[in-house]
Amino acid sequence: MTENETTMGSNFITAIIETDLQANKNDGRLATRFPPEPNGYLHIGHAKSIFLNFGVANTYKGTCNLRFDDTNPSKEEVEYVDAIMEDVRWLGFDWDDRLHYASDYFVKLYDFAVRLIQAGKAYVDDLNADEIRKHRGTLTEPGKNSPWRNRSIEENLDLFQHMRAGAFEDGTRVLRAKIDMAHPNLIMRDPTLYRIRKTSHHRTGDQWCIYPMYDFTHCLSDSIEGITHSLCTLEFENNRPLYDWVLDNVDAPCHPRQIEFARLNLSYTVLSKRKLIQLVEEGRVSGWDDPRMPTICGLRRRGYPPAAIRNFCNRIGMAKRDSVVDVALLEYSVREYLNKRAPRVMGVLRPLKVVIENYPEGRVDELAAVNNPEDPAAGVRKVPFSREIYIERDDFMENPPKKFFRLGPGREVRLRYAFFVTCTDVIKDEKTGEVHELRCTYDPATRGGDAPDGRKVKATLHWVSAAHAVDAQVRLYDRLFDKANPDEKKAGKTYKDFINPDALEVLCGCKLEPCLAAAGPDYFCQFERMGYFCVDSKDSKPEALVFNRTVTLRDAWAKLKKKS
RNA sequence: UGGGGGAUCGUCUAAUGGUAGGACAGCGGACUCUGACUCCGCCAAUCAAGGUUCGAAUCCUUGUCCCUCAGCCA
Repeated sequence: MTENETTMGSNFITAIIETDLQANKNDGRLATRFPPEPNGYLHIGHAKSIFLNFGVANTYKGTCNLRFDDTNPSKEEVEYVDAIMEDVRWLGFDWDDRLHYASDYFVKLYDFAVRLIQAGKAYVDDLNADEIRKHRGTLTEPGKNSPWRNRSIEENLDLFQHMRAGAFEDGTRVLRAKIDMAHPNLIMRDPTLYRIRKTSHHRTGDQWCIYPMYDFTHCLSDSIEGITHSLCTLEFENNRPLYDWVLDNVDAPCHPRQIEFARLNLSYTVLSKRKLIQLVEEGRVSGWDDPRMPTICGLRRRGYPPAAIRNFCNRIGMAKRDSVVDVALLEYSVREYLNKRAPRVMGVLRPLKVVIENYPEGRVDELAAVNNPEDPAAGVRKVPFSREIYIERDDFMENPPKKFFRLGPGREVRLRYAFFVTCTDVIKDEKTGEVHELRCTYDPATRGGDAPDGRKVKATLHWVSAAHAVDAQVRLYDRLFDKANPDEKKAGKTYKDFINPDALEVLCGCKLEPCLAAAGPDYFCQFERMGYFCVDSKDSKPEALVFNRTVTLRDAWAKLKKKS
């Protein structure tokens, strides 16, 4: 792990691991794996699993493999494989040479299946999917045996070989485990092990037309790789008896222990693959990497640092109960990290022109500004000041309410690192009444931002010199949904009805400090008093800068305004 | 309603028979050339009822509620 201040916090899984390690199980070895199916992009929920698996391996000097669970050729693509590897790496984890694919085990898996048949524990079923479902029974009624359940081992072997050879069409036959059609756990009612799929696979091409199912593949892949602790989410709890059954009934190299934990849910967010795909396909976002998306690539483009995501994963902990983590905790983690590292610059997002009437025309002051008050090593820069500047529209009110400390007619405020200025006149559009310029005077004695006479001012404003400003487009991002639980079933509404129309606001003609002219793809900073921003990795050009708002600063004033 | 799981401040999570703790959120204050940061304080929980025990979130009994499983998806 790089740049990580955190060690894995303790939880029920680390407790199990420590017990196993102390008991010298698996010769004191720890091996985990992160097993994504390459049929979509990784999201913050996967980050929790990645953090767990790699994190636990790191803290207990074990190993963590990356394994693609690619047993369904009709859903999986290389595009996803590449994206997943990029995302895991970006999150700060490394699998060294331990990159695996379940498809690499197809031959071994086939042999295991043959041995299962030879042991009389698997059979080829001629029932179709519909018939199998009807034989399965229900939650409360037992299932019925398939008429093909008692074929001879020889016939099963022959049929299975023919399945592999392509003698049968898709859906006409499957290989099933012979367990118990009356088992109270439906998963155990003769689960399907292999199905026929005459589809090319992204890695094995047309070598196979039968593909193993998850329950058969996963446990054996774990075993082949010598995994000691197989960590997965709660919905696989029902599958654990089958995981164990398969390993107990073939000559498996080892028997990993499966442990289930609760998947991550986040407020104001959806994390189901299906819904994320819909958002992309219906054009409700610009793509998988839209900065509003909870995907890893979306968060990356939004400017969320990987270390902040890791810290978040550590903070949310690990347990078995269903839970919904407040997205505010994620945002807190991002701010916490960025506060320490983001250089401070001034950027005026909604410019209001200010003319300093007693400041000489043509004159430019170079003022020293601190780059990062949290990091003295970041040093100081020069910022040009001149007669015409821009300030934030929200920093001026003609009729300020009680708690508004900023600029108003006749009021004096500080321009950060520059001078005290007093508003002397408000110039408005005659027709609309909209304020479009302010006239101020400045006090030359306050150069740098302090008054020699000790007088105080209630506000400090950020500003940019008009003549020196760099123009940019700024994209203000916010939560994608405006409802804490977008999945709440109510009055026929769906999560799509709760998409936040204000999750993206595009601002053009923003005025930035001249030092930002050279901001490249990986640049991030704090626009003082506005939030943390980063250069958009896709759309920003040197001559047309685009910034994304990563997250706002905490804003006590906004909170006050909201209350009244 | 069969099986498998789970219930601790608003949220997330600790405490494994011995003071229910932390974080986020919220509220209040201090500080401040960012209404930021930081610091301090406050608010606030063991699903319920019985039982065992000197002592129970923890052990037992009964009940309640929530999640999950009837893909040839993973």
